[in-house]
Amino acid sequence: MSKHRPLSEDALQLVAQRFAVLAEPMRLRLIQALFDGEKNVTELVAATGGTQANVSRHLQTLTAAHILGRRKEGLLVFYRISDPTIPKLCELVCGSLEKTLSRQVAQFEAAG
Amino acid sequence: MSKHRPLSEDALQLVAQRFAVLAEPMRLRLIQALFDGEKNVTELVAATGGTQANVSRHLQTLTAAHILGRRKEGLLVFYRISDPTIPKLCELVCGSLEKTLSRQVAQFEAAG
DNA sequence: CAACTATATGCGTATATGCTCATATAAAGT
DNA sequence: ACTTTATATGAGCATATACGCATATAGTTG
Repeated sequence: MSKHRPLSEDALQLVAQRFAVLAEPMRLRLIQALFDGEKNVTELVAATGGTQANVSRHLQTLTAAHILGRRKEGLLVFYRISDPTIPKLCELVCGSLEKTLSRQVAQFEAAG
Repeated sequence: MSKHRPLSEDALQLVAQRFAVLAEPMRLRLIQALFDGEKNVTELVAATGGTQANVSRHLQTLTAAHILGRRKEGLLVFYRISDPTIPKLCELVCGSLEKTLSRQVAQFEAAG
């Protein structure tokens, strides 16, 4: 995006949509729960504290966005992180947030 | 986020909020327009094709999120990208999308 | 086939937020 | 002081979407 020619309107829409998928705390919780390997829906319900219906919906959203992969095994459905850029993305955002926050703390202390 | 202990609920909220700021095409257009240096509001209105009111609002959102910085010079207000992780973030997402899309194209062609 | 378990989905509601129009503020020139 | 230009903001409307409840589907076991 930086050194390339400007993205088309369609491409911008896709990028925005992808960020939107990551803009829900429950979906981030699910992603976080899957960092240490695949889990089935019941396990994810337990790990996140959400309702089964809501977890199921969010898993669908994440799968449609090709962020998670799905594997059926009998009655169980296992989900896993299928997009390798997701951990890096989260790290980048977390790092940036930490810097911003610690700078704010420093300014607050300097002002007091 | 990956190798660290799970984020607190508050931290997840912050991360989600940050992704949400990036989940709007108009804001991405503004960021894109600022990749080659700072611009004032009127220039950004022209570059993005949005209304002045709407552009101003989005600039406020991006500034509040510490993604953009602001500099007043007489009547003009210049904005610039102040978070160095933003270009990397956009590149990551774009790269991931390209891979996903080209894989989909390949599958479509293999099926036909 | 009936009962049970795991997962998905239809529907209604509440909330958030992007957009537009009009107007307010701020800075500069006459 | 008045006008003009640049930017910000208040209010209202329209849309999107997250959540809860109930129910549907799929697969397994008796």
